[in-house]
Amino acid sequence: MTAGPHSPHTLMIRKLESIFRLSTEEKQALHDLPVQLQLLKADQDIVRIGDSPSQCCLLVEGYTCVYKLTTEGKRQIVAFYVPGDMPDLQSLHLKVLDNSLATVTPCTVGFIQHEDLRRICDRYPRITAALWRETLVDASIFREWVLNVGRRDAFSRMAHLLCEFRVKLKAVGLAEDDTFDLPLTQGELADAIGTSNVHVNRVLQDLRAKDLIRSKGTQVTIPDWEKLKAVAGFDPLYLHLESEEVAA
Amino acid sequence: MTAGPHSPHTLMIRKLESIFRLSTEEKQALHDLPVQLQLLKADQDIVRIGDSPSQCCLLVEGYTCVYKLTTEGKRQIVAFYVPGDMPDLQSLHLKVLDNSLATVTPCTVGFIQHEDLRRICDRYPRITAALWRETLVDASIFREWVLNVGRRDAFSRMAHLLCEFRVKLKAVGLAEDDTFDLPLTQGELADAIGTSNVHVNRVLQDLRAKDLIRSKGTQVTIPDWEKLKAVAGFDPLYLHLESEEVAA
DNA sequence: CGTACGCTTGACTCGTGTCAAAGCCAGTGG
DNA sequence: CCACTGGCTTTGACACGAGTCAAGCGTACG
Repeated sequence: MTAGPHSPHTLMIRKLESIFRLSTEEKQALHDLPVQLQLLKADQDIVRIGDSPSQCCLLVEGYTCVYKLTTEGKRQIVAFYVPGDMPDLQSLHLKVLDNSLATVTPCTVGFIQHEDLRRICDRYPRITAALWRETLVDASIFREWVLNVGRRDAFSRMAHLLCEFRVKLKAVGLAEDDTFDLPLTQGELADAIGTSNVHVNRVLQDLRAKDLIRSKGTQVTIPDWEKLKAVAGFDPLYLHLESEEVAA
Repeated sequence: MTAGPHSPHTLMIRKLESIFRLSTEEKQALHDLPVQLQLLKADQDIVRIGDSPSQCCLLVEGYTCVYKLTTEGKRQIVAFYVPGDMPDLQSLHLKVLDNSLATVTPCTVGFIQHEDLRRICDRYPRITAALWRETLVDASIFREWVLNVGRRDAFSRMAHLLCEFRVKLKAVGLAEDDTFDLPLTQGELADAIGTSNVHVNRVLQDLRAKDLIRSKGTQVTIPDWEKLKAVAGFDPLYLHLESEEVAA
C-alpha cells in the first residue's frame, strides 16, 4: 500500500509499458527523469486554474482530484487520480490551466520539469505516443463522466463511480479482491457525481441496504461485482485497460 | 460559408497553425496528406462505439456530435464538432472507440489513414505536438461539460452551450458578429445538456422571453453577449483559443 | 474534555421528468 | 395544387427525484 521499494517512477512506467512495451533504453530514459518529490497534506491545491506551470505532477501516493467551480461557487470534481497517474500532464501543451488540482488525502507527489519531458519526447516518439495516449484515456473518462452526470440517476451515478475506483485501483495493485480504500468524504463524493452531500448520504445507505456495497471506515467492499456493475451500467471499455486487468 | 476554394485541409491547418506557427515544410506535409472525401446525410453514424477504425475523420463541412448511451438507452451527447475539427483523432492511439460519432447535419468529411498520420508525426514532432494539443483541448471541453451538466441548472446549461457554439464557430469564421447557424433539434440539445426535450423547449422560450437569444429558423442571434455569458457563467478560457479570436 | 467536522435524519420545496394531446411545418405523392 | 404524413415543437397537468434547511449525533483529535 505504501510506495515501498519502488522508485517514484515505477507505477507510471509500469502503466505506460502495459500498453506500449517500451524498450530497455526507453524505460531507462523514463527512470532517469529528474523528479522532485514532495509530501502534501490533504485538501491542498497543487495547481490552480489560471496557473501556467513549468512542470508536471506525478502522483506517487494518495489520491488527488481535479475540480472546477461555477461562478456561484458550486464545485464539480471532474476526475480522481490514483498513484501512477499524471494529473496535469495536459499542462505540457496547454499554456494555462483550465482547472484546479488538489489533494484529497495526504499525498506524495513528484514534479517533473516540462523541459525534461519535452526532451525525452523529442528523442523517443514511442514515449510521446504513450504519454499522449494517457491524456486520451483521461479524455475518455471525462466523456463517461458527462454521460454519468447527465443521464444516470444519483443511485447509478454513485455505483458507477465506485466501479471506476475499483477498476483503477486494481490496475495499479491498490485493491484486493473486492475491497479497496476510499478515503473520501460524502461532500467530495457529492461534488464528483453532481448532487448534494445529503443526497449522497441517502444513496450510500440505499446501496448498503441492497448489499451492493459494505463499508468499514474508509474501506469499501463490493460483495457482488456483477450486480454492482449492472446497476451502475458500468462497462470498463472506456478505461482502455488491457484485458487481464479488467477481467480481474 | 461553404468549403469554397479551400482544400479540405485548410481549416484544420489554420487551426493548428494559430497556435504553433508551423514551418512551410510542415504545412506542406499536412497539405499533402491523402484525404478521402465523402458526403454524408444527417443523423448518420460515422463510427460506432466498439469500432477499431484505421483512419481518422476530418470534418470539412457540417456539424457532427459524439454520443454515448446508457444501458437503458438514454443518449448523452458529449461533444459537438464544427468544420476544421477531427472528431475521432483519439482513435490514433486508442485501439477501440469508447463512443460513437454521428452527423447532425449533412456533412462533408475527409478520411485520413492512421498510417499517414503516424508517418507525418514521426517526421515532424511539432505536428505531433499540435495534434496532441487538439486532443487536450477536447479533453478540456469535456471537463467543462461535466461542470455544466453537474452543477448548473438547465437554463444556464443551455446558455453555456450556446456561448460555446458561438465562440467555436467564430474561431473558424462560421459566425457573423452575433448570429450563427444552429441546425439542431430540441431533442439533440436535450441530449447535450442532459435534460428532456420538453424542458429544453421551456428553457429556450425563457431565454427568448428574456431577450438573451433570438431565433429565426435555425439562425440564432445573441443580442447581448456579455449578458448571455453572465447567465451562463461562461469563461472561454477552457477552449484554449488565442486571444484575438476570443475577444471578438 | 471540548470542539469541529463529518454523518444522519426529517420536513418541506422546487426543478425537471413524464405523459399525452395538440399545433405546426416541410416534404411527398396523388 | 392540395391533402397526407411524419417529425418537430409547444402546452398543460401531474409526479417524483433531489436540493435545502435545520437540528441532532458521532467521533477523532487537540
